[in-house]
Formats: sequence, C-alpha cells, structure tokens
Amino acid sequence: MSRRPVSETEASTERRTKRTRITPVPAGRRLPSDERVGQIVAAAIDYFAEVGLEGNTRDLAQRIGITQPLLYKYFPSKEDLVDAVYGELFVNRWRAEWNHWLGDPATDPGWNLADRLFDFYSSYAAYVFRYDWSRLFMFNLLADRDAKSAHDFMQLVQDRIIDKICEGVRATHGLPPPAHVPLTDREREIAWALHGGLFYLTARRDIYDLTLHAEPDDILRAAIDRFLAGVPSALSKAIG
Amino acid sequence: MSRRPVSETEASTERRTKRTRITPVPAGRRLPSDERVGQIVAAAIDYFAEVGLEGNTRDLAQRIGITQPLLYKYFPSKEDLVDAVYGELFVNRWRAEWNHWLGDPATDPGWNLADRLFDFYSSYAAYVFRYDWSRLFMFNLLADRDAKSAHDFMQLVQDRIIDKICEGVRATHGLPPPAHVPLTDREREIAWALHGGLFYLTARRDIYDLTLHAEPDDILRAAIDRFLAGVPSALSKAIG
DNA sequence: ATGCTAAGTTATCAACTGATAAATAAGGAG
DNA sequence: CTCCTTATTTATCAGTTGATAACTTAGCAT
Repeated sequence: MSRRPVSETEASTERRTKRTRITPVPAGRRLPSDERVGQIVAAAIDYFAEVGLEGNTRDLAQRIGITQPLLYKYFPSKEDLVDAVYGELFVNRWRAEWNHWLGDPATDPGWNLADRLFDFYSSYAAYVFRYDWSRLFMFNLLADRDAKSAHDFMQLVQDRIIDKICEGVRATHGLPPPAHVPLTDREREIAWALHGGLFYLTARRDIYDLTLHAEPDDILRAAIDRFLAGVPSALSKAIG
Repeated sequence: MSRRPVSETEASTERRTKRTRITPVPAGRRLPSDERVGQIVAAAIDYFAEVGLEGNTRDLAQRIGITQPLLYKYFPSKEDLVDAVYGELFVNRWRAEWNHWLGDPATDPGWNLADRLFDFYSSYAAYVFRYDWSRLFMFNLLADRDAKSAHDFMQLVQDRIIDKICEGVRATHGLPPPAHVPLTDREREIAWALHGGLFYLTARRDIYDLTLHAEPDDILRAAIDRFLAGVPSALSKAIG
C-alpha cells in the first residue's frame, strides 16, 4: 500500500534538504523514458502472469508506484502493453547458444544426444519454462485467436527445437540428415511428445501448482531416457 | 480491449437491434426451470470455453435467447454459474465403466495393459479430452488460485487414472500390488508423463489450434507403445 | 537563476459489467 | 373463463475499467 500523495511534513522536509530524497523508495523519482518503459514491461510480465491478461491497468500502476495514466504515455493502449510483454517473452528470451547445442551433432561427436538434450532443456527450463512464461504462454493461447500469434510461436518452436531434435535422432541412428531426406510429420510427433511432456512438467508446477515428487534434473533425465528408449520402435514405424 | 467511446449513431443502432432476436429461438416460449437450467449450463460451457471465464453474462444470455437478468433467477451469481459449468465437466463426465477398464488387471487376463490403456484413452478422449473441456480446464487452472476445483480435480485424476495405471504396470511386471507395497511418487511420475503427453496432444489441437500430423488412434497407440517400452528402465530406477 | 522540455499527476469521461427490484405475461389448475 | 403461480422482461443501479485532457513539476540546458 504505497500511497502516492506525500504527507505534508514529508514534502516540506524533502524540500529543505535540497533535492536529495530522504525516502529510499525510487518511486517518486523521475526516470528517463526508456528506463521507465523497461520497468513497466517487467512489472507487467509479473502482474499479467499472476492475474491474467484481464488484469487492470490501475493495479499494475499501483504495483510500480506510478499513476495509471502514466502507462498511457508510453503505451497507446493496454493491448500495446500486452504486445510488448509477449515480444519480450517470446522473442527476446531465446538464447543464441541454444542454436549450437541442438545443432549439427557432427560438430562435437563426444557430446551425445542424451547429454545435448539434457543440457538444452536444463537451460531452456531456466530461461523459458518458468512461472511467468508458462502462465503467459497459456494466457496467450487461450486468448482471442485473432489477437496474437500463438501459431507463429509454435512454428518457431518446431523450427528451432523439434526439427533439431529430429536431426539429432537421425544422426544418432545413422539415418540420412533432413537436408537429404525431409522430416516426416510422424518423426516430429515423437519429438513433440518429449517437448510436450516437459512443458507439461513445468505446467504442473507453475500452473497446476502441484509439487513435483522428484528433483527436476532427475525427472528431466528420466524423461529423456524414456524418449530415447522409445525412439527406435517409433522410428521404424515413422520411417518404415 | 478497445473501450473507446462509441459514436452516437453507432450506439443507438446497436441498442435498437437488441430487440430483434438473432437466434431463431421461439420468442416468449417458457421452459420448466430444470430444463432452462440445463440449457443455460450447456450454453455456458460453449460460451466460456470460447471466450474465457471473463466472458460477460449479457453475451451469454443473448446466445441462449433470453435476457441477462433471467440468468440470476437460476444462479445467484456468475460464480455459481461457473461452478455449475465445472461440476458438469469435471464430475459428471466421468463414465462409471472406466473404473473397470483401468481396474484390477487380474479380472480379465486376456485384456493386456496396452489394450486397456488404448481403450481407456480412446474413450476418455471422446468424453473428456475435447475442445470445451480442455479449454475450460486451462481457464480454470489459470484462474485464481483460491478457486478450489483445479486442485481437487488433479487429485481426482491421480486417484482414478494415474494410480490405476501404476497398478496395471505393477501387475504386468509381476510386482506386488499397491495394496501391499504403496506406490512411490517416482512411479506416479511415469504415468503422469503418459497422461500429460496425451493431454498435451489434445491441447495442441484444441488450444494451440495445430493440426495433428497423423490419425489420433495411431498417435495414441504410438504414445502407449513408447510409454510401455520406457517403463522397465524407469521402473528399475523408481523402485530399485 | 531562468526557462523550456518532458515526466508525472489530478480529475473525469463513457462504456461495460454484475446484480437487483419491480412490472409483465405465459400457461396450467379450478 | 378466471385466477394464480412463476417464468421472463424492463428499467436501473453501483462499481469497475480503458482512455483522455489539462494541469503540475522535476531536471537539464542556456
């Protein structure tokens, strides 16, 4: 409950002490626009992740410690703010190094597929499969279909993750690379099952609010083991 | 999201057309209360599944072809209506025969675990893993944490499905039944992975709005195959 | 200092939403 | 047909929300 109106005595004391604020709260301070924008987006991620996209601008402003109309100085509408939130989450959170980790397995033969997958998903979980992300991801998916591009994002996941995993599986089993023989949908289905299972794991923790009954690393390792164990039979049916 | 003032003419036109029923429902027709309640709940499932729980009561009423205050004759508040929706979906949609299908494997030895799982999830998908259900399930999970139903429902899933699957796995591998040796959390984790993967499959179709690249039955069969293939190694680690 | 630019606030609007009370009318019972 | 129960509508309120305009003031440049 940080009240915006400053009390009479507080204000006068402040004026006497030159311009230096005694209050350690930076809330009253003015910020350069880019800094304020960053602060607003960060707070919006937290807020909308918690309450959903129908959360109101007044509560959000109060959390930041500013007045509600100030939001409209930086974002023409609430929708624009929400777009900024998703831009930050869905675009900026991809780490460049992941491209290499899931990339061509031949570049580092000593690094096998199981370890690659473990390393990738460990890191991916730390950056992406998180409370704010997974909740806002779901909110986005469930929102109006015309509004935002959940479709685009899933395509991004398929390009960057699913197809790369398939490529690794091909290489591990001595099969021709996707560049020579295109990936089939049934192959992708196998990788989607792994990815989906791991997302579901996060969802159970962050959305379903259930306690996981083992260490995340152990669960991850086990999931990858099951995936790799199930690959050969699935692969024979998928490729024939 | 845009809530800008509507022009005079625009508003008046809108309001005037309110009288004309878009829905060809016989105007003035009265229904007995129980029938009307059923109609409202059914429409509410459709409506809230489509637009989310923040959908308003006026639009819902218009879809049914009744006035908004009439909803309040049968449901004291919107929350009560939403509760009725979830009661219908989460409680009434459970088929009694499923208890037998996933029950004690000894009752019908000729019916192996793979087929039992296939039959169950085929049926379960037809009744539960559907558009309206999966979307409302997610809306519920994402809603206020204090809302009880999500947690209760997940417990129900664990009792009725997860633990039964584990029981079947135990029996198939000649291990003692849960009644003698209690299930471990790590065992449940394996079954959750199967269940989660299949839910994710539905979610991809109904929520993510993606096309599945194979026949549902084939995908289901493949998922169960992978699950059963991965069980032994996972089991050895889980039980040791 | 002085003044200008932009950050921030106050006040307020108009539409929307859940909910209530009073009026109306359908349709079965007698 | 008349009456009476109750399903249904009309009218309306009070609180909420996105958004705008006008005013205020911090802080840098000159």
